[in-house]
Amino acid sequence: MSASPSNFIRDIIVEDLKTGRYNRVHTRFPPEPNGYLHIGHAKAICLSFGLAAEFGGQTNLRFDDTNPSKEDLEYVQSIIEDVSWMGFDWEDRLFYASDYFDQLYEWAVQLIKAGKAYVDDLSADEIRQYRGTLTQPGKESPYRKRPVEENLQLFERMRAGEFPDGSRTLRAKIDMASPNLNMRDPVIYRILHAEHHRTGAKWCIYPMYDFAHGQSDSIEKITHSICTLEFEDHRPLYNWFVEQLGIFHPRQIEFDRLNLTYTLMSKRKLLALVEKGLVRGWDDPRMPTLAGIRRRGYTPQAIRNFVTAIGVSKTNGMIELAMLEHFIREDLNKRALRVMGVLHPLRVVIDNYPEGQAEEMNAINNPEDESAGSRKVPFSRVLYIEQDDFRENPPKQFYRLSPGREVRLRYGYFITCTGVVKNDAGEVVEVHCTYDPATRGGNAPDGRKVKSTIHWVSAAHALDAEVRLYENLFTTEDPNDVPEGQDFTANLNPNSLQVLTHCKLEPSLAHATAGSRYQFERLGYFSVDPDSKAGQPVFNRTVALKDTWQKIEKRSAASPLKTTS
RNA sequence: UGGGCGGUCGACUAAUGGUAGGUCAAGUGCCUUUGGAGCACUUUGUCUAGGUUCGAAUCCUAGCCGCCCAGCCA
Repeated sequence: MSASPSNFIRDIIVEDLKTGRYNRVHTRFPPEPNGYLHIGHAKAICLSFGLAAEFGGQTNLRFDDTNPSKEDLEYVQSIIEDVSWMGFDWEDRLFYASDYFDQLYEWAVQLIKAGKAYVDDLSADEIRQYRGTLTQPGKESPYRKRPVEENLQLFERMRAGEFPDGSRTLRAKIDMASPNLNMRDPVIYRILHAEHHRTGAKWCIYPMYDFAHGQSDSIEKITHSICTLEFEDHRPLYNWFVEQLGIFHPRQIEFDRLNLTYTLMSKRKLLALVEKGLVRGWDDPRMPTLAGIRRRGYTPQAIRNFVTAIGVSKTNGMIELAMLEHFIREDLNKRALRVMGVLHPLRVVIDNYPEGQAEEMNAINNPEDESAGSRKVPFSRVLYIEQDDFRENPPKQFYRLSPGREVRLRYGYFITCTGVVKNDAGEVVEVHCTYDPATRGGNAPDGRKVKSTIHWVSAAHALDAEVRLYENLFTTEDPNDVPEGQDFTANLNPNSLQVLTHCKLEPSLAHATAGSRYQFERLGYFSVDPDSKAGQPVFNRTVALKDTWQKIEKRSAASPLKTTS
């Protein structure tokens, strides 16, 4: 693996180590358990864990669970599973912001005593009005000058549950005229009579993100707190709290979020897809969630390679999905066993092959990996080939089977098409061929060449399977780019899932286990879906193989210059 | 409009005052028992205008464009 290129975060860390600002590197990955992790989080995970590892440091996993109304145990479990699946280890350092609620409360009291925080009786609406706008300064709350003692009592009573939700807040006393809205006396505690998935009914006031995050970092002695760009405006506040409190001062560094074409990366919208039943769940193979792409057949290694390749900066860009697909192909090309499977079967009868005969052909499991060995594939008189591999009237550059033409059956024989059988609708339903017994295994002793090699499955031995083909979930590069008055679901691709039944697979796949990945030769990479039952395998297409022929076809369709052939 | 942050091939990203390079995509050729993989080659780029300098993607000035912020979400 080539050394990853330099990036600005690494530069900052190197500098901090050199100047002595820190003498170690300790990062954290701080998800809120309010949804499943997605490929964008994978970037953050790789960054935080990767950078720390590079400098011999450590990384904590910490759940930012300060809002009980949105969070759930299901999400914490999925996150734990996903981060470990990615191959990262937080050892015994699994934390929760809720572990720090007592400390956070004490720090709030400390701020009140220092005259740096006050209990406000303004309603949410009033607070908004008092905040001012982007261009106009805010106004100070009439409660801003409350005496320390009164604030202390009120805050204690808030904690004791004497007040209803939303009736009061604790605010930091900073500057209502700051051009940074985050500094206009931000709310730091709100009343929420909600059961927390970890602390139960112990609390009815909960700290806001800004009051919890930096201090949690501080408690854990995090040196470099890496987060996404939208928190840049929060950094002054992050710093303000640790400075006012006089506690360990981590450094927040912001980087650009991952955006992928044809992909939605908002937990809120992903949740909507799940809740509206527009996908089959968080782990639907069309979802950009780690659970989804794992089920789709992606490997952690491919994702890590991808993240390394895209780098990190502060520019808002959008990465082409093709880049991700390249890395899964690259990884699977090295490790996936090759098998033959026919998705759209077309019957082929080899007229001069003895009826009732079957032989075992030798097939290589992975040409990229000699240690993968070989297997036997049964051959007989009636086979299935791919419908796309036969054309009665072949266009230019179509090298596959057509009347009078000879092709190679992979690991089988050379066959020549002698005729077709059509149904009443005039569609070819069966192809007749002769084979050359001298070409067993796929080589002609006379040295004659054949333009193409196609895959096949013996009809008598074939394993029936369901295969799920996926296209992009959205039809537009940016799913958020919607016509006036519509939402992102308007861009949903109606063809994102195509279920094929009665696909024909070589019998070696009979005992394939859920999660295992294969290359179906000439088609793509497929993985066994957990929906599979004994004798009824279900495969997901992870990604298709690159397809030069499809490209040629598309091009000639686009330029109808030479319709004659 | 106030503030913050950005703008390098089609996409992503290096070059940290000294040869604008890499990956993906696209294209061409070679090779091939996968029209896969591999190999070779090719096209395309420093937002604009000034300035500093022997020399600027990099420093300065002024513009232009894009993203983020007015939750008691994170």
